[in-house]
Amino acid sequence: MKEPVCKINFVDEEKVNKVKASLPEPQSIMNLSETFKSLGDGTRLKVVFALFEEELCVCDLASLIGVSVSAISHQLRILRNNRLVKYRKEGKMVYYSLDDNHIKQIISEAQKHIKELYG
Amino acid sequence: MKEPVCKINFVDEEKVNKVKASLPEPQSIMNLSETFKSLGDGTRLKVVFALFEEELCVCDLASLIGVSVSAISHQLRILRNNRLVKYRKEGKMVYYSLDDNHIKQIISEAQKHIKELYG
DNA sequence: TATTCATTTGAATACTTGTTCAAACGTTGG
DNA sequence: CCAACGTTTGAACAAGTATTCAAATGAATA
Repeated sequence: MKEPVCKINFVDEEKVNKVKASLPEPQSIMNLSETFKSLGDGTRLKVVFALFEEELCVCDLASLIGVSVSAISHQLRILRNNRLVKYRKEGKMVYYSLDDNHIKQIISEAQKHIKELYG
Repeated sequence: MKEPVCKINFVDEEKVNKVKASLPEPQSIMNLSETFKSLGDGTRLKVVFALFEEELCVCDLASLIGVSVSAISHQLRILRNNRLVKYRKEGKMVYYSLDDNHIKQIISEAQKHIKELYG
């Protein structure tokens, strides 16, 4: 065997199995990680913060965040797919807003974490 | 001008500036997005869930998650850098545990979001 | 109907990221 | 000291991602 795999407590099989059994379903892990991935990008986070304030059209979002309309539109698709934002059409305009009230709390908890790290 | 930039409400300058001013500092956005990025990966999320249960050595983590020791070690470095986990050395063994009590709540909020989406 | 314009889309590009492999490190026990 | 072993590290590769550009879509209007 190439990797002796922890002889000291020789992969405490019982412990490992117990913890393994406690892990959420693969599907659940995937959904969660997708959600976090959505928030794990500066541009998308800015969109979310902007939408905390008010409903905004694609064009205004692009303008205030400082990237191209196309770039924002691509990112909005990701946020849409993960149901972090919803939209409303009004003529040619498309207005985006937050889809879910948990987002504020997810971010709020993350901010507490950050604050503890950097003061 | 190639992109007429929303003539309908011609980039409501006031609104855009107000919202722009409300955005967190770039540094703050970066810290937050790094935190979410850390959680935005299946392997790392599994590590975190495993450590919800108990302190574990690298080898046991690798075993129960089902990836190589090296892969886990690389991921642990990322979690360490973002202070999501801490470690304790005991001889050759290194035991990892959660560094921060907010993590549980961040994930808990995200789970509520997921639940609302997929029932 | 033709044009304008806000938005979306797809392909292309540069960049980032996760895993693997081999090698190194540091600690323990012979 | 030497060998064994848990862990870390660095380079290499494949896979994924953000942005850009050009083109397409669809609604308003002239």
